[in-house]
Amino acid sequence: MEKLVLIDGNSIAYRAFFALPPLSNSSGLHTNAVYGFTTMLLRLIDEQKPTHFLVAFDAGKVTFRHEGYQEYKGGREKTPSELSEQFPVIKDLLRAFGISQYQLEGYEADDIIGTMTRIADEQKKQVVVVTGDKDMLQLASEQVTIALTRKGISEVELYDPAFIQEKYGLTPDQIIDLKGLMGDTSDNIPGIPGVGEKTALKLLHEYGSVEQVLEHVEDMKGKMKDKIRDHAEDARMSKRLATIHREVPMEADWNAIRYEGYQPETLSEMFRKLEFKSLLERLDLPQSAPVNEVEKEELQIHVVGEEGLEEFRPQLERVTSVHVEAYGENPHTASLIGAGFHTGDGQAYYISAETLLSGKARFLQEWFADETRAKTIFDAHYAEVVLAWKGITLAGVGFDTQLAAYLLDPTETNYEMSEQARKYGLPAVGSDESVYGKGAKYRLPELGLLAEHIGRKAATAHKLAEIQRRELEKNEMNRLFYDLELPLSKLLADMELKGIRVDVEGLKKYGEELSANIESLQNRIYELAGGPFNINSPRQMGEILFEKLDLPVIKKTKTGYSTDAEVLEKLEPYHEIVRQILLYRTLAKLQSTYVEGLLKEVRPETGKIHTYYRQTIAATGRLSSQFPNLQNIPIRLEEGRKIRKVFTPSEEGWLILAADYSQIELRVLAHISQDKNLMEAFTENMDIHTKTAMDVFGVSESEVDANMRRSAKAVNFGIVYGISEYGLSQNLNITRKDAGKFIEQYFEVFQGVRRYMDEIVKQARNDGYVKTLLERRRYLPEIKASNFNIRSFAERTAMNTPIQGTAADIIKLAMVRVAERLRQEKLRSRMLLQVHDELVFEVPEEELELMKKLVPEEMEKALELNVPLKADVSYGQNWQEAK
DNA sequence: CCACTCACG
DNA sequence: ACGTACGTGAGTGGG
Repeated sequence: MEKLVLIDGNSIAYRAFFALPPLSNSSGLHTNAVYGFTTMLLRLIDEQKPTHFLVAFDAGKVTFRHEGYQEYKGGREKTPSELSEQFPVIKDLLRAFGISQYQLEGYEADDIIGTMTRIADEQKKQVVVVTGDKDMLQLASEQVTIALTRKGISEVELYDPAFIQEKYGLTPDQIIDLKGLMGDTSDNIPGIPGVGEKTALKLLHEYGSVEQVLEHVEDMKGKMKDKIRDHAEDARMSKRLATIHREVPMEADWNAIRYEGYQPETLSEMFRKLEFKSLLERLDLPQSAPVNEVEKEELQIHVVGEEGLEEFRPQLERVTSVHVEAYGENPHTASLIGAGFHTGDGQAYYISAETLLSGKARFLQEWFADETRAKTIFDAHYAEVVLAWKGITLAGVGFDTQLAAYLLDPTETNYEMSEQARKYGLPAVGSDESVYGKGAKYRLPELGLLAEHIGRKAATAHKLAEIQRRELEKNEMNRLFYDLELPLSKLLADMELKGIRVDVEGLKKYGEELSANIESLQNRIYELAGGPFNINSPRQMGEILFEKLDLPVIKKTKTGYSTDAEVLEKLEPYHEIVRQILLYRTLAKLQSTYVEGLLKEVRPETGKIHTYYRQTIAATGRLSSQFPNLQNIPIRLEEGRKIRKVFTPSEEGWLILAADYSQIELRVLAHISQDKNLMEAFTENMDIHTKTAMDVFGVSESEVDANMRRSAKAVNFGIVYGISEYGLSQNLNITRKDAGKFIEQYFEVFQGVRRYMDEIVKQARNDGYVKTLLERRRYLPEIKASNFNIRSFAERTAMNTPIQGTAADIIKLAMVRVAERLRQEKLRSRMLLQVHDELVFEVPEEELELMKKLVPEEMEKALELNVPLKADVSYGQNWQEAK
């Protein structure tokens, strides 16, 4: 038996959206309506076993109903963007299911469904109409059953004419009269005021229809009589509006809407994109397509040895993407494995490191270095560094798929090609771990598998780039990507490759000093503790302090007593040992992390350290630094600051020059919040913390004491981090209530800042993301979490990310511009380090005067804000002196 | 491999 | 009632 299932697409999407909690996939796309829709489809297919299937959608804002009644559906809330963005996805989903869909300009889904059911009635076909809209009951007939959703969408109730009779005492036709009398607030259909469902049913049971009710109005009495008489025309119009149009000019081709079932592969691809993991399992499919099958269909992989290079050579012309594979997290020490080349026609070529580096591959090495040959690549920065250590230059990178993936979602923790392929539904790529194993078990697989893996990565890079180009365009990130991040990745690689010189002898000497001090401290601590223990073990220290010495427990960790600096500072008055431990910790940290840690990273041949800046880690857009981290070299304490002495120029007679932005984050905040007071502070070039203290405490400049300034400074930090009473109270060691008072007073004076904080959180809730001045995005799906902590965290992130992120944008812009000036003016000075708001250079003495001007100048004009940017410059024989 | 601690902006 | 300040990386201990 043939059976048609007709779905009211808009109605079900709305129901699903409001019935389900917010869901989103890792790219920030909301998916709750899609999810609800999907479960509904799966259930209908299972339970109804349709032979024909059609989903109807509304089209166009104005329908024929508006012609007689402008206010139709007026007063309705605008569809939330979280829902409207899901409509295109639902349409894709239907295509993946193989279910037909239909919409017609100027008509609503009801009318399309009305027309289909009329045809079905005439042809005696069975139909089930699925909707959340009671009006549709008017379509019920012997052939047509209406499935109305109940409580959200998890259940439906089936209405045939008999059931409607039983429930309302009405025929399906009379449903229209019911609405004519009672109206419908959601569609802004008036009906008769004061007539609700109860009255309307009573009237219809007595008279049968709107027309009959109006005709017999004189038989009635009291208020009811007046109301009906006064609103007779409203009732007639309401009935017209509620009547589903059943003659839509559409080709109702019964065969075109035949439903043949879905292709599990197509559907699973869709589910993977949407990250519907539970539904994927329900489909009972392998989690990824078998690799071999895909290979045969889509990609042929060739291994090119030295003898094959000449034959491969002409193919280079057609290379669309290249992948450089190496082993090791640190590109400065990684070993090159080989490279894959994809040529766009389903061919990929694998060339091993040995072959790449051979004399016969000169043409290939030149190709890598050729700036005019645009290359698409995954992680150009890593590749450039790895290749450079092998003597190969990489230039002409036109697209970087890892960098693009980061911009499209900077919170992702794994940009591996296998993940990206899965995310975009591309043919599967094996994960590195599955191919190589990990840790001590790392092994190169046999040549065939290796070539397969690397060739596939090259091909995937090309396909990914095609998708990502469009996404970047859509997000208005072209400038950010092509003019900032991509040039920066090259610049970073070049900075790292040059490295920074370290005075190894000086560092060792300092280490010896430390060792002596640490040893005497250790002895003193053992003495005070009454015996030796491992001071580096928080657990053992906890036993000593809180059990043996019986000091008060201030704070606990998941696993035991907390012994961090904050706790120890509170314990200082109780026992002499505490001070010694604090001192020990400071020195031990310096010794292990900074003396020994740095010494391990110095290349003995050159006496230089090559850090690795990572451009795809920090969710705010900042850089991070690894192997070693040169962005956390001590400075706050005098003892630690000495470490900076060992960072020196690499050439005789050169100097270290450092320039840092003054209060860049608060200046950015002044700009984006447009707060008058904050802007004024910076245009007048005032000390911002003093100014804040003056305003918050209502005192004159001379009355601001050190304590007031310290509090104001903490409030300013708090503001940038996304203020909370609790956080500020912790920081200032005051009560929550007092912290609350500070914050309130702050907002009283900086009202523009308060407005910004409110707005940005609202914006994050609406859009699902926040962005920086350069359109860098960060998705915050958790802003809608019901858990207070999770939601609050997202709210603070919403406040902080545009500030920290814009500051990151600005210094990145400055780096690109300074590098450009150095090149243009053929200067020998070199950019060495970036520490979030600071740039460090080594400069020949004769360039010092020029650089002292050039660097802060470029930093200050990197981006024009409505407050000035300020950069201070200093220099000296080493990094400590350049302060 | 995780928890803890601590260095930086 | 909830119990965190934002963003990172590295060393050490202990299961």
